Amino acid sequence: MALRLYNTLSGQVEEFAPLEGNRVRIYTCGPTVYDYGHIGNYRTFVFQDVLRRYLRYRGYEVVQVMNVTDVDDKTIRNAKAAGMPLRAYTDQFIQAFKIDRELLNLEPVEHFVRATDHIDDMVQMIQTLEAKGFAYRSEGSVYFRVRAFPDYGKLSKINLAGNRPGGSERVDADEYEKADARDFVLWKAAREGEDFWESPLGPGRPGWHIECSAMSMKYLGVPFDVHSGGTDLIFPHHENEIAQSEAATGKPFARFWLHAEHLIVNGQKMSKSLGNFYTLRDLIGRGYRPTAVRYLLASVPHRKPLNFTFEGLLQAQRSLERLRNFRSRLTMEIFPAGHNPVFETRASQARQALEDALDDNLNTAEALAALFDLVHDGNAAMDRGEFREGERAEVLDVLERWDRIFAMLDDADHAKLLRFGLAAPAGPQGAGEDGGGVLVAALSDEEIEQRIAARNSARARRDFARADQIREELARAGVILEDTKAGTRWKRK
RNA sequence: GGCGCGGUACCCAAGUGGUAAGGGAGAGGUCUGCAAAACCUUUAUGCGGGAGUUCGAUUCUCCCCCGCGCCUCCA
Repeated sequence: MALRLYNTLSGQVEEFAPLEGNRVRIYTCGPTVYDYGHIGNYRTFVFQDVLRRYLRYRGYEVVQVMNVTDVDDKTIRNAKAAGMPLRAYTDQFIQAFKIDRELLNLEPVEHFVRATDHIDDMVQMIQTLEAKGFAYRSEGSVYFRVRAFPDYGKLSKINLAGNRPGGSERVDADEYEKADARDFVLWKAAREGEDFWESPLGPGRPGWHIECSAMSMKYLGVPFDVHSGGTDLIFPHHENEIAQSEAATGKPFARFWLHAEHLIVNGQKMSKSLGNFYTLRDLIGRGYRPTAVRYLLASVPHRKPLNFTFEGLLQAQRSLERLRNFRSRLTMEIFPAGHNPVFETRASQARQALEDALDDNLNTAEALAALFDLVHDGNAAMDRGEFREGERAEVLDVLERWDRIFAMLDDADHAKLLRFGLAAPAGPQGAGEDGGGVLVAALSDEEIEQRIAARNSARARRDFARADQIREELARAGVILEDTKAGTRWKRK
């Protein structure tokens, strides 16, 4: 089966293949760094990560560009309020974003680029648009003339008749300067007290959309394969990108447009303006683990709204725990040699189901189900004593293949949080506010192993009081023990 | 008003023109020194409502109800 993806541009699921050989060129709209990202933002980034990981899994080479918008009204406003230069102000949130990406196991992208490092590229593109008659100047700013681009609206399917100007009650402050209400700004005239760049266009700063056009073309060329972001970017952002890019080059801009539905909280989209948002740090502070957040965000297919609740996050954490327990059991337990003919084909079936699910427009929910089915059958076979050594490697291989895409089986949460100074101190009762995984000041692995050895010698003496005492102490330190036939295994809560 | 997403069990959430995946939670049981983990059994004659097409619809068509998003700050 081939990978099929829903393309907003065509409104249909289409078979995907890159334009040039084995190389997939992707542009993804990144964050505006005026504050910490919230998990609604990260839903989209996790989706993009699953996409690139699956493409790589399928053997493609991926070249992904992610932009950082480090100049706009909000970054300027907040930097000013903080009394910091714009660059220094946005630096801190870029840094925070990079940490969040690492906590969420988002693979590094090939080109992580800042808008303010590409002012010249944008200016050149605007000049091209001017030369071709797609742009005009007004009161020191430069605008794109939408009327000059007949294809305008092909992505968002907006039409003038049904479109209600101001239907969202959003008002464009610059509207009076434009020849047509639909026109959008390419270059904003410098304003008193705001950051600006000198340019042949006059002093000013880039409009919102131009950075993505300029940077995608610079690093990927046109047309490139995939462009993606949240659904709220379809209009006007992506529509405008298409207009200015195709007007400037005369070529198609991007082939596949992929959009992630929103994360919903209490029935509403999570957003900073509504104030109903949680940052990754908020959730960590409440005792949830970054990989549980990744699980939750990845578990719902990207075209469905994802309803965020703390209960859901807790469920995600427990579900992930089940997968980790299974891998741990599969790795540690001793099985009789040979093969079980009944189980022999089970791993390859699971692998096929996993790939079929992801081929189907990245149906992560089904991919998860495929893995859980295998986990269940594997556990059941082990319990019945029917699992054989000959199947171990194959089943592990399926888990590892799954994890190349989902990237959450390894538990590096504690190590990372310690490294980034985000670990919460151990609570007195050793439990998180919501009963989730509490993040504790870690005992080292060696210390834990020593305690376990002490407990096991107590158990050998049948001194269960002592054994339970040690287990209890470890539990308070966030370490859970499990006694198995193959010995005692432990994990961090 | 235009365009789009959704309404499936206590919660999260797949899915198909042929009689409802998976996970979490709950209940009972097995195993265990006790736990934990795991396993077994169990929890939707039902998929927002109505009509239609069909041998058969949760799945197709039409109408309606409800929630959400975008319609120039938004992932």
